[in-house]
Amino acid sequence: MTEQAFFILTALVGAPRHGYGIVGEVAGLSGGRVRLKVGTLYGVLDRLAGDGLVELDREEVEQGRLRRYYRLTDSGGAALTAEAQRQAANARAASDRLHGWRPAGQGGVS
Amino acid sequence: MTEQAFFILTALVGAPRHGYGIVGEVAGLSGGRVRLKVGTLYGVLDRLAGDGLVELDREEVEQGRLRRYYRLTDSGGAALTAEAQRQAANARAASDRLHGWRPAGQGGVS
DNA sequence: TCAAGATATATCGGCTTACGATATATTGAG
DNA sequence: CTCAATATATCGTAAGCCGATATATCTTGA
Repeated sequence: MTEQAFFILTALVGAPRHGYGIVGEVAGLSGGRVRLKVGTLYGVLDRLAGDGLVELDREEVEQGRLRRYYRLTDSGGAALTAEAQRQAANARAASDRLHGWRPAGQGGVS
Repeated sequence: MTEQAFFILTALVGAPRHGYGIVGEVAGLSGGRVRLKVGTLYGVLDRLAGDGLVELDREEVEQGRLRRYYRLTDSGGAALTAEAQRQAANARAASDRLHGWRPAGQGGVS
């Protein structure tokens, strides 16, 4: 799973959101690091819908502008949970190695 | 940074390794989940070298077979540290949201 | 001696994916 | 009327992973 897909799923946890709203939500929960481009957003959204991880919740017309809301499916929630655990494990594997590394270590582990 | 690059950098922490040895090391520290293909390995390795994250350590000829050892640079270590922290933060952001979520899903809990 | 498998590096084409640019449409500010 | 913001949608390009393939040596086994 790509980072963009990961954050889009995360943004949909708890409440359905529409495309443009997802962009802002992702920017917020990533601390501003991930700035989703619209060209990326709809492509990822379609792919996630095709995989059954998200689905169309409803369509609203607010002030003449169409808003298409997407919702996280049970399958999507499970996939996100698994992905979060996988990334946590990866990060920990790297951190353990980095912290356990003794430069030019002639001594043992104390 | 891709997951493959992340694991290759992690495999090089502590000791230089040669290409084929990296494949085995990555498989081990990822719990068997990441099986690096040779077609991927050398492409990623060249890219990491081009970015200054790894560099050639030495070349050995053991039993007629060439072994090209790569070493993690200071820049590579810093990049890996930052990436590990980033992934840990991403995983936590998703987990926090998921734990606060009531999985009543389509039932409409509000 | 010959064949097969493991080790080891290298390259190519195909496929998926992210991104920037662009298009369309409405509302509100100037 | 023009400009900016909101909002969805599509296209071409570039990047990156993967499977397949090629080359070469050593070991195992019939």
